[in-house]
Amino acid sequence: MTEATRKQGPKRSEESRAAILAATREELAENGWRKFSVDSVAKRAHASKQTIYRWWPSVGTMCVDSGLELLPAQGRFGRDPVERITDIFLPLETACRVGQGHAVLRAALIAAADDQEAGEYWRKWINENLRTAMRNLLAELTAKRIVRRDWDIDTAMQVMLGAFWHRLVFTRAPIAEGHMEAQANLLLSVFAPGDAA
Amino acid sequence: MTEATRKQGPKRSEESRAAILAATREELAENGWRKFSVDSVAKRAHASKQTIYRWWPSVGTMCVDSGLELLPAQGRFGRDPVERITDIFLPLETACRVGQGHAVLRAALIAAADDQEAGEYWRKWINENLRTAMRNLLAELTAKRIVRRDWDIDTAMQVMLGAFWHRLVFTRAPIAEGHMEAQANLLLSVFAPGDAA
DNA sequence: TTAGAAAGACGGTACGTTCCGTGCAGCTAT
DNA sequence: ATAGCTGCACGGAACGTACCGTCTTTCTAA
Repeated sequence: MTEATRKQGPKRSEESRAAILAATREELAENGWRKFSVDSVAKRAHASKQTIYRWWPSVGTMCVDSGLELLPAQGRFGRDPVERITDIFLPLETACRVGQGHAVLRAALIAAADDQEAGEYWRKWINENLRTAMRNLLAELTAKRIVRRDWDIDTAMQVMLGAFWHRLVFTRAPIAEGHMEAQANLLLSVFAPGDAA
Repeated sequence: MTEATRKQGPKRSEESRAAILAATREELAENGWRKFSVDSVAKRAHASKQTIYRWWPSVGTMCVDSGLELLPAQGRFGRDPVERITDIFLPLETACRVGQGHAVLRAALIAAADDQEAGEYWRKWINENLRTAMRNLLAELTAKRIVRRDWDIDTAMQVMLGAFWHRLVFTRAPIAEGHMEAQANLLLSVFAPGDAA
């Protein structure tokens, strides 16, 4: 009684949440990050701004959230090293080729780059979903003598993601099918054991 | 006589132009792209907004302009392939380690990524100052059998710039001294002739 | 040669519009 | 009773444009 019962009232509306994130994607695709308007999102989603500000700590975080929803749960489970590396990063590649995915993802990443809070949120997602998976995989491949002992996780992430940012964000070029696989091949050659260089 | 003479009036004030670009850099470093305020720039630079809108087609273009001013004219002229590649891209690396260069350049690039017009302006600069130099150099190195015949200029730019964006824009990590040299080495190994892969 | 007209860049102020983030009312579901 | 929801309204800030009066440059005509 003193401070126990804290479970009254309705629960968060999943409908409203989904509508807001969908409207956010539309707005991002049409207007980008700087001209992104919260008022416009609220109108599109038939939602109150109060609801938006209640559930997301910042506008940038909401944009990142809306972008992350585009990333499909990974399906394939390859067996050889190239396939397994590719599997980790493939959702990014795939999302860019569906509907407005390219523009939405680009704008969401711009938000993450421009806004402090959104950036931390985005990097946290990257760490939990891609970076640790990558580190575990590389450790395993080290034991199997497929990659050299002195690999660096930051270098690995740079190789796998740098070219992706370059195309998606800066040149706005389409992400070709097989892009991540090509980067995975490059990474394995960089980390190949017994390299002369 | 009929429609020739069109050269009256005072010339553009170099003082004002420089003050505006300096104020733009301050504003970018402090507030980033989305919270960038033209009013604030005008106040800082003791300039009229009219002057800003007269000389720059968009706010984003002005931001890119202010960032480009940070890039030093290249000094070194190396002789071996790695040094020569490095020379082309070194201004970017150097600018990131001077004063607010890291934050300013990051925000300017975000502007270029978010704004259509600013993006075209930025890519034009890249093409004229980095891409063509790189293409010429690679052609020369091909003739000397230092790189294989089937190199692709886009791949080369990806290797040289992708990791740079990754660090500067997305992880906000410092750009280590020797970064571009390391990428140049990587590129030459990727383009090495007679590679098994 | 020189006075003045024309053109145009400048700082500054003001305007209507849009957006931001917050607050409040009223409804509804738990 | 509690708490999430929509919808409306608010003050403040920023946008992009339009003027104003001033000053500098260049062309033209006395």
